[in-house]
Amino acid sequence: MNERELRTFVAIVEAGRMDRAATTLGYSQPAVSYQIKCLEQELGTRLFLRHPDGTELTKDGAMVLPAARAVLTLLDGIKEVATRDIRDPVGLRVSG
Amino acid sequence: MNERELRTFVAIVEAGRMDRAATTLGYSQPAVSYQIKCLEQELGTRLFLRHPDGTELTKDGAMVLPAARAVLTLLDGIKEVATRDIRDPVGLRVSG
DNA sequence: TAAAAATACTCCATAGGTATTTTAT
DNA sequence: ATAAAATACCTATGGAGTATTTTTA
Repeated sequence: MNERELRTFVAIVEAGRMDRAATTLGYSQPAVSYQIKCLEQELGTRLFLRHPDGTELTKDGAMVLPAARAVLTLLDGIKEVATRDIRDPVGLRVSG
Repeated sequence: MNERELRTFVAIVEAGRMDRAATTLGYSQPAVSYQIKCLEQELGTRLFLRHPDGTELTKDGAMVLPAARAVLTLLDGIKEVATRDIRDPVGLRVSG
């Protein structure tokens, strides 16, 4: 499980289809299929049902979705650390 | 940024040294050094000050720490999805 | 000067793309 | 029959280890 897979998972939910999510994210369709396959294997469950006209969240997928979104929001927050104006790089001893 | 790097980051904070964190995590010392290098490069900031007797969190590092821990907790929660007793895999249409 | 961290290097597994096949209604 | 998803295959890069050098108080 990693950020890429979680972003792809959320994008598929929003697009309702893997191929459109792939386009949105700048991946090929098989790359997205592979990412979800990996994620589903790691979690040991199916996140989507596959239909001829797209994808449908499973119950487990619906359970994962809010946590996935929360993780991505937190990661975005972490990435903003460097953006902030830090002019005092003094250390803060925590352990050792 | 990925789960591995964040777990390593937290482990270093807790150990106060990279080499000991490496042992704890089952990595070599250079692997841990490399992970933190990658993380610091992605964030564009130093997370640790390097001392002859170990590491010290920077201000930015201290800002990242709680979010990193929160991410790891959420990821652990996501991984528990499959552990739960789900006997009704009926889909829940969300979009599309 | 000594312990911790960084670098150099090599190797393999992961993850991407393109082409193709399979699935599901 | 047709549109979406999965698989096969190849390739490149990321990330690991071992050996070594560099750093810093």
